[in-house]
Amino acid sequence: MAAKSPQRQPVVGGRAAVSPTAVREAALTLFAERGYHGTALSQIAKALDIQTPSLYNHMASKQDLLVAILQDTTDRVLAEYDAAVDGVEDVGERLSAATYTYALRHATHPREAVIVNRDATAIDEPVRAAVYAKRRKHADDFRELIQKGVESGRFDVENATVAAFAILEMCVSIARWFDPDGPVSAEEIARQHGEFALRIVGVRSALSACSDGAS
Amino acid sequence: MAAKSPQRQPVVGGRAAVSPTAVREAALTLFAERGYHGTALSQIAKALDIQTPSLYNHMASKQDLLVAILQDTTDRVLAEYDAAVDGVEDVGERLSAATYTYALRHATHPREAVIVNRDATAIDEPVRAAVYAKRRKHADDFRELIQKGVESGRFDVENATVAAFAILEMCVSIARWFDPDGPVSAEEIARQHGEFALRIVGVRSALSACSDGAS
DNA sequence: CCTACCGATCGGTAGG
DNA sequence: CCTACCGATCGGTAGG
Repeated sequence: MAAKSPQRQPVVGGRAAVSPTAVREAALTLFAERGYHGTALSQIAKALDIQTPSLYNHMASKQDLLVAILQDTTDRVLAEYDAAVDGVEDVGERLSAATYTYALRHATHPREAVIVNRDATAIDEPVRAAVYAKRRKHADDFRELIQKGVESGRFDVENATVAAFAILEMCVSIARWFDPDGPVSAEEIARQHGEFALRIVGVRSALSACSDGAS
Repeated sequence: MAAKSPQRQPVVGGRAAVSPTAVREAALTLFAERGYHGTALSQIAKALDIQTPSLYNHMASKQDLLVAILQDTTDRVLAEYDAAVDGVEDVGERLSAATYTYALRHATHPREAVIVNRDATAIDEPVRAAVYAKRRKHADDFRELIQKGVESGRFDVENATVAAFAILEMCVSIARWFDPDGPVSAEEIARQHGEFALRIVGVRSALSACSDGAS
């Protein structure tokens, strides 16, 4: 009965303590569920079984909580992209790896993804502009990757920008429908999306190869 | 200076009048921009150049405004799907037509789409359950369509549910990035997404046909 | 970590 | 369509 919520860390002496991490964890869940403006600090406090003013021992403000989530998430997305394509030369493999990584992140971190995509408009300038710039950078990297594949004749799409958005956004949406307790694993979902990406850009995979391959 | 906003309809005598349609139009824009919880009725009133209480001459409540938008939109999506596939027998053509229609809606009605996808959690029961049921119906229709294509050997995907989500959600996202004043028309975007859908399910199109492909 | 409390703003009503 | 006004709740502070 002492530890009513998993966010509370039991401490010697039977008392429980709330940490900045626990506050952020509760905020992630509630912001993702009801949105930033739809979540009251009193609800976060209730989830942690403390009073609202006590939250200020672990955070600067509600806005700061959101900013930290958005900045961390966008930073990680860019870092994971770089790590995924690092050293990979084949443009098809680069697209496949970048898509796999992006899809996997959305399957394993759905709350962060939902918040970034819904509540980025709720943060104040100049942070908002910085977050948008990072998201644009990621989309541009994808677009340029596809454009390279088109120019080298490996990919076949009418418009690299449209194809990039289609691929990116089908990955983003995983955060909204994927069930980690369902029959398909996060890795399997990510793999299939890597395959979808190749199909969208017109790369013949082993699965659906023609007899004479691509021209 | 008498007509400060496009939502105001000029009336004989130099006076302006606000209508239920104008209120809804302003709500569509603001809800899409800042979210339902992030929009105050005072902001909607300001956009219409009236005082907040005057809004109640044209609507029942803020919640009612959202409910009307969500119900109308989900109803239209289902009706458009039925109309798109009606009489079309070939399973590839059915998928292409259903995707084209869904994509076109999101390119031409981005505000409605953004609100449905972000603020459906903000409506009270039992309406919320009804809206979710309609969205599920549409997704199920898509999934069954793809499943039929797989069973008949026309489509080649590992998991019809995953493919259905990927196709649907890349269309939904159009509402978030498409610029109607950009170089590509809504119809062209929709056409390309119809093509992407066929590629995702492994159908060889005219564009990327093998030697034995169609014209 | 708490109680007590703040000004601001929210959606909505009364009454014309 | 307006002014005047309501109770509720918001994020946040004071002070221990």
